[in-house]
Amino acid sequence: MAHTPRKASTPSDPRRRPRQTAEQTQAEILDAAGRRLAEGGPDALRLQDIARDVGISHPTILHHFGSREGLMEALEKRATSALTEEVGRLLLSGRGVHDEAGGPLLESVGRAMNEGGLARLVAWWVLRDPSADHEEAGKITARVVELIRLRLEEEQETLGGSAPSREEIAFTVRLAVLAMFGDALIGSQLAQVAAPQKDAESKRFRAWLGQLLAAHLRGAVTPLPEENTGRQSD
Amino acid sequence: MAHTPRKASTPSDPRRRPRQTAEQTQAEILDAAGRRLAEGGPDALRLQDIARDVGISHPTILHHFGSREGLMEALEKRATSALTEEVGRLLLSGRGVHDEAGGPLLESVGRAMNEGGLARLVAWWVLRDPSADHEEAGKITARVVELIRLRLEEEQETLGGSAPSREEIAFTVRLAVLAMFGDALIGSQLAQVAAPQKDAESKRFRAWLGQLLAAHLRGAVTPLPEENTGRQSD
DNA sequence: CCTTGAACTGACAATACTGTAAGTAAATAT
DNA sequence: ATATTTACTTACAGTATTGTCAGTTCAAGG
Repeated sequence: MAHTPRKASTPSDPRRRPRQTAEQTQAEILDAAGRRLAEGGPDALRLQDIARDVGISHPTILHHFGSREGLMEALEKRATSALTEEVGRLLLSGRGVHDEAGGPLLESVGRAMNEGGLARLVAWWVLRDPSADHEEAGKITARVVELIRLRLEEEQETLGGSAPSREEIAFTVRLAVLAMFGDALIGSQLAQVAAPQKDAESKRFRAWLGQLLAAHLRGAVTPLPEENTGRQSD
Repeated sequence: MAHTPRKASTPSDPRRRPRQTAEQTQAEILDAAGRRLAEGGPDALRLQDIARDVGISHPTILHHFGSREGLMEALEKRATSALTEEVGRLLLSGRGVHDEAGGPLLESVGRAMNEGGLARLVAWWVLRDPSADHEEAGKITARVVELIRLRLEEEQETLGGSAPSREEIAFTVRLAVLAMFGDALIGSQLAQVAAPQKDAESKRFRAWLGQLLAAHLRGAVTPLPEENTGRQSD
């Protein structure tokens, strides 16, 4: 129980980090944590390592985020809100949703998943706690679905043709997200080409996917039969 | 420094586990480890917990697998070879590849990913060591691609029409695998329905995907332009 | 029967990690 | 100018986890 109070360790230490604003330090911590997570996986997310990267002592992290868990939550929040913003921007910034293979949007999500390390972050999060609800993801996709639906209806008025059902669009968007997510995690394991070409291969795959999805939404909609998918008891 | 040898702890303890064959015990350990991994994520993979599940002491696990790492490798090996076998069986067992929405194959992979916990295992493995090569995955997909190609050529001879290129098939298979993988991990987060219906939703999604892919392979092939995908310098 | 090997165990070593306590110095408010 | 808040530090507590050790029981082979 003891804990003899000791003399102050270093009364005026020049090695002490020049005091920063809380925001600044927190951003640096999150950056370092994100890098560690992207490179080394969940096991590499040690407070002491992150602290060393930033050049602070590890209790400083606890000071800012309360606990390791708090740090992880902050990490997730920052990553998802960054993606949300980007997707929102792309959707509002005009076209690019369904023409030209849905290119920009797909590319942007793909980049966030890959280079941004979002896929690894989300995967890690889901692994840690399977029952946790990531409502942000649902919200984003719902928004994308709705916006695509509106656009397709516009297009339909101009060009004629029948707009796909909302379920059709939802499934298509879901497929796109799953593909980008999966590709970021294990795409390189599936590609049948040598290592130096893998980047190009990935890009080509994305382009192909974009075309496939766009073509599907625009025309070749094969409706699902209205089966009762098993027990719909309650 | 020491370690005074002490008297044998329990000279004839009735609680001692009746001796099993190594194979038996190892299988039990792997089962328990798999369950822990699927339910609680990587952090739940503690030697002591697994030991308690099985009803042994934790050094026994080390005795059988050498180290925690060894246990993980054994886990992965078992899971992937199980999937390899099942896919092989399905592919050879006759049709089911491209007719009826590629149903059985897609369902089987989906089940392995979901209930079998394969997706979580692979994800966790990839997160831990991003540079690790999972060559098994590449081999399986290559095999699937080749078999589908053969079948499509057969069908083409009978029905006419043009068979898709190998790249086309490879991308399609890749998409299917990525979708199943991603769906197992985050599908439930993306679905826009209430919790009790999520199972049905997932199944419907798989059916939809199967139809989409089959339709694509069979007819509506939109060829990618022969663009140089960026730097193809070397 | 006796020896050898292997399945299995309890106790312990070593280490590593998160979180707390107590204190210092710089900025901000009064 | 003084008081207060807060960014930041060192030292330490507490605990959990993997791995080692020496020993026991059981089975199989000579």
